[in-house]
Amino acid sequence: MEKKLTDKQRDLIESFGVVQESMGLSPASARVNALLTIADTVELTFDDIREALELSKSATSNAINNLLMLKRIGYKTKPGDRKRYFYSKMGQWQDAFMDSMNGLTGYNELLKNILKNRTKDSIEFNAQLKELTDFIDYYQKESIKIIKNWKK
Amino acid sequence: MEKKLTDKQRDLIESFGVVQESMGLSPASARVNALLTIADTVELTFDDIREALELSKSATSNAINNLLMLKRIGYKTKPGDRKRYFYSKMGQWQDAFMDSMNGLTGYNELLKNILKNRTKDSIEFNAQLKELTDFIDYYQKESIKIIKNWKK
DNA sequence: TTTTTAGTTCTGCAATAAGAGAACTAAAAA
DNA sequence: TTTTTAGTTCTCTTATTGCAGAACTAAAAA
Repeated sequence: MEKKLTDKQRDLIESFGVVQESMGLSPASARVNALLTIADTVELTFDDIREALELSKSATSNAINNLLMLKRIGYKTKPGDRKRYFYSKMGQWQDAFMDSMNGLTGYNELLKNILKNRTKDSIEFNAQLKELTDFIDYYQKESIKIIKNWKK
Repeated sequence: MEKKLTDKQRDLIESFGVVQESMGLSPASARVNALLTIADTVELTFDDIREALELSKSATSNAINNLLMLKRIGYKTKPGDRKRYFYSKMGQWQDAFMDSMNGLTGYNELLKNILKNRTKDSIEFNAQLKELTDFIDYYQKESIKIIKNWKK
């Protein structure tokens, strides 16, 4: 049993939850992740989470496993204690940014392929499409540079 | 009535459609946008789109209006012709990048707010959270810089 | 005035997502 | 050995999405 959340914390969990829903998480996953970002105790058990968010066991289990798969959270165990202690994987956002940049490659390949297969008649349209693929290449390279330059 | 699509074009529309679905568009919207990127004719009417993609009128109407709202497409009319001619708004991608960067501000404000309200006891966690908000500030500023530097 | 055009809106259905609650399971404790 | 713990999995319900098809509408054409 965990320390109860303050009203302010509940508010923040709700706000952060909504934002993360808009970024693709299910309501329950979004709130679990928010809870692990906002609660005073950094490591919470299954039941801490269930009670704090008033979720069913299935919703809690699915949300946790979803976040584990996404590597948004991790867990550790303590000697002589069967429970898992879940925590937000905050330190891993740089990799996430990097991944999203590298993810652009496939998208841009597709755009280049579209351009290659386009009729040569639509000169202006093709020029715009070319500029877009150039821009994405540029943006990707520069972004990776600035990420690498961070605190170095 | 428009020129029929080649098999290659159908393939590309499907691939691009799937990618855009994963970026939040509905199946129909994703395909309409893909069609307007891939078809030889750059400007297509409602019925061109409906026939090319074999959609119902309602699906076509909703997809088009959805894309118009998102400013992913635009339309023009021709003198003495009541139809609207829809086209992909390719040239406006930089603005979209810019918008998504500016959109980070709200997210980061929320994170800063969370940090401000956290217990001071979780020293390492708070330090990580602080580093994240610093990074987002940095990344946002640098990204805007590189976007502005594009072809200038 | 009637008909056609270029859509929009409404109705209904099928598929999917999200979560509650209960049944289940495997390991540890009693 | 039985019970408890720490979850997982299954079943059911409800809500939402996405679309087809039909009914509708407003402007233009005939």
